[in-house]
Amino acid sequence: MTGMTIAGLAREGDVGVETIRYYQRRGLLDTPDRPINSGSGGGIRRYGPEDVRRLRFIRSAQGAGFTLEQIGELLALDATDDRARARELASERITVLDAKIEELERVRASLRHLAHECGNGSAGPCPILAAFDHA
Amino acid sequence: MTGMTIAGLAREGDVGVETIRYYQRRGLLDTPDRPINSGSGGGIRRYGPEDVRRLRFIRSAQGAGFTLEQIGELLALDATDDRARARELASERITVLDAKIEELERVRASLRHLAHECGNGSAGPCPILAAFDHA
DNA sequence: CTTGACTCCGTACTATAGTACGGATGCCAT
DNA sequence: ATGGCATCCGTACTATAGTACGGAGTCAAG
Repeated sequence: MTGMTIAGLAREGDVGVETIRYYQRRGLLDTPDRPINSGSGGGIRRYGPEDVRRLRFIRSAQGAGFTLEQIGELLALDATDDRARARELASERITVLDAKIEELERVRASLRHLAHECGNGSAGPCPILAAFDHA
Repeated sequence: MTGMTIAGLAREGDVGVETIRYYQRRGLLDTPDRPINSGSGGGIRRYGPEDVRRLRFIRSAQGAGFTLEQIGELLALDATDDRARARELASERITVLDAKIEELERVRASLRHLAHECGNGSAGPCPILAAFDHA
């Protein structure tokens, strides 16, 4: 009764059940033991808040552009005391994020320009390529 | 003599030759005719500044999170007069970009927090997961 | 007029991140 | 105790975006 099933966990993390299983195979989420039941074989695995937390972490980190491989390293690190490595990974990512954010902002400006140039009133084809010339 | 070869184009766009050929297959870059030469078969295709421009556009748009499929649509659009559709695509992307930029900024803040918490002086394991709890 | 680098082309392979399938089993409500 | 839905598990398939390979042809320099 304690904890949720894999479908519950999937719901909490807004992913599919198969994705959970995939993360387990990748070693990103652990696979709780199947409770011993009254027959042959095991029962149904149960998941708790810690699993939800890990899952959400994975999704956030993915949003930040970490690959699942890197996320695996971060999760492993969380269990150890290698703060130097943790800071290193974080700093690396911050640098990449700074560049990425800048890039996205530049592109956004280009798109705004495009959407404007391309307003109902103006004539000729929308200068789509031109809109990116300085992006 | 006019124009560069595929390797030159690749250099201009900072991609590999095979990537150019891949984009050609996808219909994102055109494949200039092979000049008729003095034997059987054709000569070597030549590329000009317009190709460079298109290629750079593709890379920028990719950076903005467009898929190659969407980029294909943008390029097709550039040749037509469907400004409504062009604006629509641009607006859609701007919305997505706004969200993405916000997300990246949130994650960056988390990482900064993490890097700080995880400074040389402090004790215990770095709270990597915790750092993302509000991301 | 040969050599060596580059091009052309089709086909096959890779990495990443899932998604789908299907049979066996488990669990809960009726 | 049984019907039906969910879980479990291995395996296979998909999409996206390339990357690699190998043989044949081309071209410029020596």
